Amino acid sequence: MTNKEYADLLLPGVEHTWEEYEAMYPERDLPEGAIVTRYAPSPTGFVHIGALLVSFLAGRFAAQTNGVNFLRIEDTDQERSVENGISGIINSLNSFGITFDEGQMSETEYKGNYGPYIQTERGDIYKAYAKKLIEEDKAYASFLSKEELDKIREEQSKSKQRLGIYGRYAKDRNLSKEETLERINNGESYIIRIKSPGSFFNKIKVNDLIKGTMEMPENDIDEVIIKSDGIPTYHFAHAVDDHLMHTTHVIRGDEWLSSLSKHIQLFEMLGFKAPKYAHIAPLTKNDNGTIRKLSKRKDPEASVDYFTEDGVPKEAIMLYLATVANSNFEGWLDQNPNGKIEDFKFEFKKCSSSSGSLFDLPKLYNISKNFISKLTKDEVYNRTLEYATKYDEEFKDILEKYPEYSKDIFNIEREQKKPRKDYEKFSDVKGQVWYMYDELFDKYVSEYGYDYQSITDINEIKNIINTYIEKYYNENDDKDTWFNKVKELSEELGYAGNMKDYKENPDNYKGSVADVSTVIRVSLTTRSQTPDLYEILKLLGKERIKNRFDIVK
RNA sequence: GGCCUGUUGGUGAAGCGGUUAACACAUUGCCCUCUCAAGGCAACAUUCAUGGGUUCAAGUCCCAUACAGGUCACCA
Repeated sequence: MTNKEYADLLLPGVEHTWEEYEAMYPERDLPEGAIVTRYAPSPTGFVHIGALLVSFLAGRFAAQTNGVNFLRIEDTDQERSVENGISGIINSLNSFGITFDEGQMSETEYKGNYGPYIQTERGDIYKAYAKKLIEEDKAYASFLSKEELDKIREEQSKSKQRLGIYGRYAKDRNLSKEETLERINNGESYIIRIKSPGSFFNKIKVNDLIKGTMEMPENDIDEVIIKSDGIPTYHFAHAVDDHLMHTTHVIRGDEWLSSLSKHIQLFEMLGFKAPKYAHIAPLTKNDNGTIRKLSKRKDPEASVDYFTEDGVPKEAIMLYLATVANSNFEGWLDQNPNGKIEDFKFEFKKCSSSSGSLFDLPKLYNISKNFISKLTKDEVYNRTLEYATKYDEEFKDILEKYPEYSKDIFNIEREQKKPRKDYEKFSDVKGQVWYMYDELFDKYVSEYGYDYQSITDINEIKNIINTYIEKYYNENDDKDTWFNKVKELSEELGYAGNMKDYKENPDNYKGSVADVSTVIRVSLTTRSQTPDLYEILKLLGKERIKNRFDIVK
């Protein structure tokens, strides 16, 4: 019996030979230095913030070199796959501006000449290559049952040995063809493992674009390549797919680093040229003193949806990720305030080679705040409305009822060289402006109460607002006139009209303009901290100012 | 436990044998003809996990220790 016939018996019903597949996936015709890379998620429907970082970087590296970034779905774990998981991932990534040149485009369609891009649709291909290994005596059928494996593991950990199927534990490795076939004919279930040619005592040098060259032991474990359901393992699918799809750079999370020797060995055994690797450090969090990787299960902020719900603009998230990806990005953005992320050249060498970066929420918010401050009033309006439509019906109704008025509010201190930065996220907006809308003012005024500062005597407060509205207020005043009048008002009532005078001789006055303005401010808005008072007065208008003063009185 | 990686201020970090150890966020203080926001200025690591070594010179190179993270499936 030839090796070929033998391989056919172990993996029957395979349509094409590996040689045929080689011909079906020719070299790509790309410029020198073009990076071909991919994002290869499992279809769980959930996009982890770290995964967003990796897919973003992959896309940038491909685009920067006029290369290709494709999306491949790694659904070889049947149990974990989720219904509509593929479109969930695609939509989520798309919403962050991440698109693919090639690969799966929706649940059912793909674009590109190297498909299919869903691993479960490539079953025949993996088997063809597994057969190649069997023919070459580099892989074998293993009959080890779950129970036997557990026993081996237990024995190994008890005697403090390395875990895994290697050396004497690789029981079926030297079974003859005849024995193997006999057991198959008896209906025993089996999987295909490689015959690892490596030795644990040999060190190999592996190179990573980010971490540099490191040494690790050769893989000597007879890794599974085809599972009992006929589906390949991740490792094998990775080698076959990235070879056939002509991936030049594998950019992935650094949890894969420890499998690198395995992967390199697999490429060698298959006779493939190995791609270059870049392992991205994980995003971590400090959980009561212990630093660990952001976890899907434990940390809500691990999901990109968390920030969308929180009202953080997606652009801000991408800016944050860019600063995490390359530490010189932030400085570049400082130099190029209007620069787009796409104009920045990312480098592998500038990626963090440490074992993780703490996910820095205050920093994210700071970036977000700066981003929102640069938007126009229309953009703030539209995006706040978009947010409110999903998460705050009351505010949505208000925004829709007063579009122009709302934009005027958002425009306070916006169109200036250094715009006001008081919204960290769209969910902050309502809390900052509610008092500008009568409906919300009436509803929340009692709940929040008036935040008077130094002047709390109600008679004095009445005195100030009465004098102001009767003697000084004029809705047609420009800003300078208005402020001069507030000064006059202050002086008339025994307050310093000028801060300097007050600071020099505080004892000569009851207080200062600041105190008087605060009374006006709080009486109108309930709050001691608001944007420019003059603008607020203008937007409120005479009638509403009077009404709000009346409420106080 | 084995293997791999890492350890610079509250946080993210720059640094690649000779620098006053960048920068950003945060914090604190001061300033800025109304508050806040913004802005300006200033403070914040006598020291780069610890201990040895190499060198005229070390955060930077080497070795050990400690600590942290990752990984060791018919999961990816």
